[in-house]
Amino acid sequence: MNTQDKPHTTTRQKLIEAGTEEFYRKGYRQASLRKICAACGVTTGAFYFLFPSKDALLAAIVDPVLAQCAALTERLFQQELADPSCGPEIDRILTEFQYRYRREFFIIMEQCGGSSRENAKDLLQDRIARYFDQYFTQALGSPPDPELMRILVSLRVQGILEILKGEHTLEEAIRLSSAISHYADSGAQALINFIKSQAKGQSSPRG
Amino acid sequence: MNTQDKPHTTTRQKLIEAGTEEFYRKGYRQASLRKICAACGVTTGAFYFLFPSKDALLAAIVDPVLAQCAALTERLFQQELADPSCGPEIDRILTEFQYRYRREFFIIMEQCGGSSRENAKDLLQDRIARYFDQYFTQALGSPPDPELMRILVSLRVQGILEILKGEHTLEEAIRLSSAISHYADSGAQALINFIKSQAKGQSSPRG
Amino acid sequence: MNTQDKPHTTTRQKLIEAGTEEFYRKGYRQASLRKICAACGVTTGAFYFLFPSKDALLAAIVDPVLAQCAALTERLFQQELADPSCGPEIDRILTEFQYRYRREFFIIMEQCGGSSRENAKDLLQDRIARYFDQYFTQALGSPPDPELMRILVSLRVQGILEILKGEHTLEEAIRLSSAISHYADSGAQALINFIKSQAKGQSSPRG
Amino acid sequence: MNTQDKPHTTTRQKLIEAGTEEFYRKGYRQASLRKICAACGVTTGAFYFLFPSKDALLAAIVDPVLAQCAALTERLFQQELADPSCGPEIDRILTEFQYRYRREFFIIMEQCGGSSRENAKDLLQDRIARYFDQYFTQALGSPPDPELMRILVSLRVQGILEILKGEHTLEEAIRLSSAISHYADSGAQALINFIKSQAKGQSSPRG
DNA sequence: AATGAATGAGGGTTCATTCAT
DNA sequence: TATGAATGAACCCTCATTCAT
Repeated sequence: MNTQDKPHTTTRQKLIEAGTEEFYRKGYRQASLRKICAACGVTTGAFYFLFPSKDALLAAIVDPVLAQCAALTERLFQQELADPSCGPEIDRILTEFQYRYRREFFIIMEQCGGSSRENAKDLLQDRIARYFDQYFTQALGSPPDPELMRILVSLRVQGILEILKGEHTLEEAIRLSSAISHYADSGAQALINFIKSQAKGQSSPRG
Repeated sequence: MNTQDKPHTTTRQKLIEAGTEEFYRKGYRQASLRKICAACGVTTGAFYFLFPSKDALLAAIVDPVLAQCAALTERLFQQELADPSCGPEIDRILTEFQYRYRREFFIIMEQCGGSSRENAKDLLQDRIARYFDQYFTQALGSPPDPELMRILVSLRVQGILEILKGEHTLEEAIRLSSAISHYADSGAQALINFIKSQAKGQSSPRG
Repeated sequence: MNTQDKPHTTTRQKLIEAGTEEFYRKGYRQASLRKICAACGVTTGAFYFLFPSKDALLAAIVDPVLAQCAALTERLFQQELADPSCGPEIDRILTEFQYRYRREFFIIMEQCGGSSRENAKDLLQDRIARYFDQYFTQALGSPPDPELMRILVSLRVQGILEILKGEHTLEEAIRLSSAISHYADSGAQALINFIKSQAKGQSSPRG
Repeated sequence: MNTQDKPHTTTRQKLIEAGTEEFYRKGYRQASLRKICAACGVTTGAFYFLFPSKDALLAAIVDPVLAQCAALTERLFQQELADPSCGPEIDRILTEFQYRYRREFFIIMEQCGGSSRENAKDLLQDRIARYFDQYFTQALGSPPDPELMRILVSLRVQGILEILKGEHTLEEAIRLSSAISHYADSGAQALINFIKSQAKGQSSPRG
């Protein structure tokens, strides 16, 4: 979709929209500022009046979503710790949020390389990891292997991303999301039991 | 690590080593032939005597691993279908293989964009997907949602990749791999039960 | 002649002028964009702001002349078919036109190899060939050997080119052009008679 | 035709053959030594043992033909001056000669640019021009315009070249050659009369 | 708030040539 | 005789960025 002919839209908004599309499609480094500007019917000079750099455009696209995402996860995690039964409800809220910001999410997760936000994925995952840590510590009675947690978080996030990649309707996305949640939750639970059994076997070989 | 000062190494080998490192670090497109050559103390002209193109260097790095990988997975999958109990053994073999070709594997999976091998990841995952499909069809009694299979395969592969990304010793890698296998196998099994129960609920709402 | 120091000249015009000179001297392939730019006191980046490619510069140089040339020949041929006596007048007009665009003409005819305009010479000659064909068909009563026509056209055009190659004044050019026209017209007439006599001898050996 | 597999052929001969083909097809500058060598199944190093440079290969291809050509034209011109009636016979001999060395001739005439032999065409034409000069001086009673001679010679040679370009059988080539000779001879004769009439009109305005 | 022009560094690639072996 | 390896300069082109207007 060419943004050039949208009236009542500021150039800044047009650049953000065109940039989102270009970054989503090609990634930060491969995206061409020239082409983003051309898609808006604007020169690169105009761009540099509105944004100090290519990186700043990416930030303008990605930061609001990151902020919302941070607030949302923080709230939902505390909610889930307080009442574990509301998991499915939380899943649905998250899926809807991610679905709404599909492209921005995808950019954050896979298309930031080379930009100042290339570590945003890690920050986000670290935040989730702290929650996973809490959960596993509680279940195991002792802190889990941080590396294992990192991988588990990464897989959880990757699952969401894969759903986003297939360009589904919201209902399909929710259905897949529920299946993947089931997979991940059960996997995590089984892993907890597995670790417990290993630990027991190791500490009391006779048991 | 600068390869310039390794004696008794042909320039071709040095270029492959330096290229592996550069592709591993920066990805195919971002990698600079000039820097690869400089790391070997060689001009770009020398490169073009030994390889017809940048793409050919990537192929020379990646193809042997792809070939071995194809042979290995084919063999191991058939083995596992024949005797499901040998799963752990198979996991270990695969982990060792991937560990040995860490960088090449990572390049194939995440750093090929722009090259003629950028679809190698998909080909590999498709091969695994066929195996998953067989397994789920057998367990469910009917073919599973292909999109769900795609995502499950992707997660399985991503799990391996995440282990590789953390720069562990082989023992640590094997230990993590076994944990992730447990997670994935249990998750898949739970998912099968979940789908079955849903299907039952749908077909006989009174049951 | 260095174009660097011409004031009140846009860079685009300077590049076209420098390009014309370089293409004229060295041909399309051998011409160096770097040198064209340097002659204008400009970097290659500036060139690519003004033209999308080397080929586009050639097109910008050559296309206007081709268009004018097509219009002119079309008009003059029809005029000559209507009134054969105006041949000398037409010759003068064409000679003046070619003289004015000496370098562009030469580029089209001999220095386009490798560019998208390398077939412009053939197109131009084909157009002239159609006219020759009409003329010979009328004179002979049957269509002439197309290969012979091709060669005759090529010689006619080459005659013009050779005049252009010698760097004459306009008067000298017109004088030479008139001599060559005489040569070509008489040669063509004699050839027609020759072909007729051969055909007669062949069809009625006793005649 | 790949020369790689001809046995009992020295590498030098193979290089000359492959070079002839490559120069014929692409011209001196555009021809790639690498490809010439590859076509012979030989490395560039081998080439530089046998020839000091790319230019020397061209010379080795072209010089023998140039020498023969010089001898032949010298002989035939003197013969024709002595007995003008043998023109057709001479035409046939020349056509056969050119036909035999088609590619070499074409290289000399149009594909030498950038080499040390790029002026061979001019030298050859100058030699013919001396003959034309003699002929016109005799016919006109005074030396003709040298520039006009240059152009006439160029056209005469171009006629031959155009025949060569169309890839005809020898018989077709001879037939076309005879037609073009007729064209050129009649044209030249008419031009002589034209010049005479002009000169008369100019020198004695009352006549 | 935006244009149009220009920079300068870097990209992959090709080439004739050289030279130790 | 020939090879295989390497040089170094040139090629066209793309880019994010700058800046006078």
